[in-house]
Amino acid sequence: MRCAPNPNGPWHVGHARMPAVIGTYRDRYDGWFCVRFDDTDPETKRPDLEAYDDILEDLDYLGFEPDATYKASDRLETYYDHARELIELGGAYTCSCSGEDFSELKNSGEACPHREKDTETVLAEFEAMIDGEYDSGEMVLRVKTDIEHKNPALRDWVAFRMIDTPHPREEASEYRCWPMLDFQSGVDDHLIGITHIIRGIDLQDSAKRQQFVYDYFDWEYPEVIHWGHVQLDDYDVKMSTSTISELIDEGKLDGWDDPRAPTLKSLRRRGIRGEAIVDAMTKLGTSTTDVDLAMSSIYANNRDLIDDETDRHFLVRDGVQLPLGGSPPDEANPPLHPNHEDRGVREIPASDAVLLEEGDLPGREERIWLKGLGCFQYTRDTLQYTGDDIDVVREGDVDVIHWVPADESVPVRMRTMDGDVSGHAEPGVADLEPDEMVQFERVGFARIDRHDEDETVVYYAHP
RNA sequence: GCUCCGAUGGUGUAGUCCGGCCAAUCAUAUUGCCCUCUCACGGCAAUGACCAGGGUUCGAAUCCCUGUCGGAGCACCA
Repeated sequence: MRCAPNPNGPWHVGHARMPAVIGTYRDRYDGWFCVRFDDTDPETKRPDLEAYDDILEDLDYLGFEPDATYKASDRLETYYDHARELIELGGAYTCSCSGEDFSELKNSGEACPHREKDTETVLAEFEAMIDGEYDSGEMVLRVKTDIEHKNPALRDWVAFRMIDTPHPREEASEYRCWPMLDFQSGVDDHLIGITHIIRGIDLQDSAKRQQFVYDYFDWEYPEVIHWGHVQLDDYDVKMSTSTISELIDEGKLDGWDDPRAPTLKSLRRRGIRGEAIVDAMTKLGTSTTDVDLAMSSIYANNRDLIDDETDRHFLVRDGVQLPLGGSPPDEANPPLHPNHEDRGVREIPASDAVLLEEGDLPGREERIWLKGLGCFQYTRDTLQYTGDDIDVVREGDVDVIHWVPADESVPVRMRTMDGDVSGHAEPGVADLEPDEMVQFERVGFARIDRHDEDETVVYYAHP
């Protein structure tokens, strides 16, 4: 099987579907898959030189290593050879009609005058195309299919055209005569030995088009499945490489790993495992209808993977400070993980005042339970320690909330899909290594990104 | 306009090929209860779907027709 990306940028989440499915199938059935960069348009779909490695990196994040990697722009001579052979077989002709003229003829099912040229002329003109003797738009090589085919999309399609703009890859920069996707991909799939192809419904007609070439060469066409588009819920940003790229250029996103961007680099930075994405994608199946992927299903998968090993901590967002009174304990020791007491406890000093989230502020005379510390009653603008037993919580009389000490907490900037949130975390968070996952109790899972001088930056993953 | 394809709960999916075991599977989401120093995990339960109409048949999610809705192609893009 193959994954044939256009290297025009790092992958968005939707791109993960192909490797997820073919990679899973390969592993399950002892198969084989390659990545082939279909980079045969140096102009309209101009490849981004960094994207080749970006994509392989994204693939690695998802947990797959391709069995082989190709670049179509390395293989021009191969395509030329097959084109020559196709001409010899009478299956292609050079054509100098303008696009509009040909389109009109085609729509009325009429052949253009170039269709009946003799093989020698076609061969000579094709060589001239390869040598770059025509400018863009002057000459193309068409595959001779069936000019009266009932589906106009299949009638004598273009196999090669001239492009003046040099390819960005130095190795390919001298070529001016470039194959179209249907020719390049069709030839490559056979040569590489692809047995099964999955592609989007936008390429529904590709197999039918390529079948004409396969017939000339007497090749057998691989099994092919078409699937619909994937849409993601939860994002404001459209899942499109060009849209994301523009937003980055305009400064509206920080980069491909901005938490607001629906990219794999972003999910990775948020601490979501590639496996969680792969599982969600695989469960989508391969139906031809468009499907909506709920981010919550990726989150559910990820929670399954990380919940057990992720320690708990407190983070108070936009804290409001309240003084403590009544001689409470001077330190709280909640467990690192409620299901694993053996991992030990946290040490959170309780000083003269605490920070609470605004939504958790108690009403007058109301009691609250500061998790790990004890019961307090809000009296005269102070949280008075009441010394109540934990039973008041078990009986459901008192709400349990999280908190941090006012003077010994770690300033945190939490980056989320909806923008940055500032807050304060318990002291132990300063000692966590970058890349570690935490669960901020009653807030959600997050990945420690880095400790800057004045704040710790974390990326929010999911609830 | 021409040519293809598709339609099962909020979302995804199984079942459709070879009609009965489907008063429709599983997951996720939502809600409620249990557990718990109220997150998460775990346990239990509830809500919720065969696009519409005809036809064939003893029997239709499944086969046929029509309609509706949706998607795609008709590029010198991939």
